[in-house]
Amino acid sequence: MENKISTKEKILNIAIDLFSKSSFSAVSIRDITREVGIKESSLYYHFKNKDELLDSIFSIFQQEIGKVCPPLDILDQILEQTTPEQFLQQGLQNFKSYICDNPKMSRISRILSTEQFNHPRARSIILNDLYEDNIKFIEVVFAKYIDLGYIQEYPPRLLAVEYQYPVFSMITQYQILQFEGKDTSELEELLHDHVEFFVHKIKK
Amino acid sequence: MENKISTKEKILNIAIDLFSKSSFSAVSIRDITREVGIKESSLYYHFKNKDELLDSIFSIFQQEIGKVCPPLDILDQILEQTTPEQFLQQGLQNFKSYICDNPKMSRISRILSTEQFNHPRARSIILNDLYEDNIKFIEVVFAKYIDLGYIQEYPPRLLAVEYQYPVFSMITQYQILQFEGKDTSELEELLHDHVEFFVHKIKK
DNA sequence: GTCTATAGCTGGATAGAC
DNA sequence: GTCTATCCAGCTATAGAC
Repeated sequence: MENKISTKEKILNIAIDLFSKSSFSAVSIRDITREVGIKESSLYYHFKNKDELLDSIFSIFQQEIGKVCPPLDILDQILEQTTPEQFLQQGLQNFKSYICDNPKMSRISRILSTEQFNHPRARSIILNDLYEDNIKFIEVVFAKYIDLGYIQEYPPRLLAVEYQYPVFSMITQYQILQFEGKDTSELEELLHDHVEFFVHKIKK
Repeated sequence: MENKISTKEKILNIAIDLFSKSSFSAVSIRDITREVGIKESSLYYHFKNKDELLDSIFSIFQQEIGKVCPPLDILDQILEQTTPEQFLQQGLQNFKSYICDNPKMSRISRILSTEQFNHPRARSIILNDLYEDNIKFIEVVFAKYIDLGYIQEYPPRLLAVEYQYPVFSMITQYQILQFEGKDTSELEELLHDHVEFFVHKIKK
């Protein structure tokens, strides 16, 4: 029951907020410490330098993103009791709310976008933790649904890619609209229609 | 036949290169002018300030991106003589080589990615010039193919989205792999397979 | 764990000579 | 159209007192 937010956490939260609103190099240590309410020098007690601060932010994302997909051992049970359409619609809602509607995660994914050509680790997280891990998970799902005879016998990897890649683009677009405070209902409909269209095309 | 590269063009080219390798705010006027071989003050003869430099880069992209799609008046002729698979495979190659394999355009699209939350104009270009205009074009293509009776009668907009959104994600991924100097052949296969899978699913 | 003080550098931008 | 010279605000980071 430790409700106290430590200075270190405060620094991280404000850094995430500021980096996500502009960019890593555009935000100064001064900007961060001013908002936290400490002197610049105090930040260096908690973090070695500016890069270590960013690195900690990336670690938070990697740790959290691992929690999006349900563990594989309970997956079989879920899949047997759920139609592909139900499962995919539900999973998409989970993914979206985790990445886009959770303030911390949506901010860090903006940081990942803006730093992808500056920081190799950002690229690695996008390619591996966001793209590859996700595709692999969906691949397992489709393989299982093929086994169960619910969907047509395409290579699971192909199905996973065809299903998940549009989702990535829509999420990208969603993040921009959200950042601008614009209406996202059209895009949410699109996400829903995508699942419907896709399932309709591959079900037996 | 004016082959001479003016200083202004040199500045633009080097700025594009440097901004794309890190980010707008991480590159200084000094960095740019050093590489151009002029003094910092000389840059201000050609550009009012750093932001105007970025703005000019965005203008180049907008001007060039308009040339990717063939004009609508000759489109009908092309579509009647080409199968959907041929047309989409060819169009995808065009799009990819224009955006990813042309050094200038691929660099500017990296800049657009990294500046999307810093510069409203970058967001506008991504949403309108890159996403919306493209989708609209493909929509016209599918509408025509439906008229011609080559493909199934789905709403053209839905088909356009389902076809084009995976392409956007693959292009994003392609750019990261390319930036890292990694092998892209697997992804190119994926692009090809996507067209094949998609056409197979919607043809009559 | 936070402060004051400061080092030492780099940033964008301008004035005015040539 | 490019230069020299300069301004000064801003930056990261450290030393050492409390």
